[in-house]
Amino acid sequence: MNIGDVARQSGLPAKTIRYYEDIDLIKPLRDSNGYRAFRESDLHKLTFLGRARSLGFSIAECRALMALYEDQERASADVKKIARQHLNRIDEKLAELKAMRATLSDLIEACAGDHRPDCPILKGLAGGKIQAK
Amino acid sequence: MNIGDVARQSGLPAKTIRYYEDIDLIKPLRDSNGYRAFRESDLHKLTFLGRARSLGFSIAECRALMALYEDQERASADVKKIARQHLNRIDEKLAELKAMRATLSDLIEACAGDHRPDCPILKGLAGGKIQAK
DNA sequence: TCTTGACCTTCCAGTAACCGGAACGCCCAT
DNA sequence: ATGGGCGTTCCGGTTACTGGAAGGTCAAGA
Repeated sequence: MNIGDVARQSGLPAKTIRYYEDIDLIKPLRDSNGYRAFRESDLHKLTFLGRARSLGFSIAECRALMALYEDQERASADVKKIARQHLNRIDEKLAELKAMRATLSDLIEACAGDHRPDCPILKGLAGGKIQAK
Repeated sequence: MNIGDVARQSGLPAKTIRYYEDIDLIKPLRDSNGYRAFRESDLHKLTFLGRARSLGFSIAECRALMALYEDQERASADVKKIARQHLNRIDEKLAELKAMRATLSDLIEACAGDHRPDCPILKGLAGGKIQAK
């Protein structure tokens, strides 16, 4: 398989696949013409990587997950630990975004949004308190 | 005021303040010794920037907000528009994170997390379905 | 056979928003 | 004068790619 084939099948851009080779996440063979020659196992790994990335795992975590994926002797506890840590970070990020959202939507609420220059959003950002409408 | 003073008062790292000058968000004066000389207005702008950034506005948006902040003739509608766009992006990000969280927590649920190699998390990432416990 | 177009290759640069550190200058107090 | 705590610039690194240039390869059609 050439890179275009695995790109289509894995859903990853060719650029990304080359990058993953660059950072040693995959090690495809090479044809005599210099083209990358992907095995089924490479495609499986790329699919795995794509899914892990889409769940927000970092490249470093993907590397660790891949190692466990390849290790038939792994303990599922090790995988679960990584996943739990990631879940915690997702929860933190969610809390942060919710707080942002709340503040921002209060500011927006309070702003008339018309031709006049008076603007509670700018006041809020400048340090003032949010005024009730 | 020197950079340390405004850093303390604005809550921004000195590095960040230098960076903001670099990208022309602020234009502090200079003392004869080469030190940056910050006016009150610079401090206000930095505070404004710090708050806007903490609400997740991008630098580009901050630049636009700053321009409106400085423009006494602005229409609050222009500010509100930027804020609403940002709110939409926050909502999209929230939806995405919630979806990630749901999938990931299902996988974690299904995983025994013990010494055995069998792992629904790895299976899920490899493309398999998530098994019920 | 030549050419066209779709592939593929490498390498370089840029993205966002900074952070860390080196190497150096300035200022004030002891 | 010397030490510590400021300040300065500049360079490189971070994350995970993406875009583009310049060029090689391959198969099909005229």
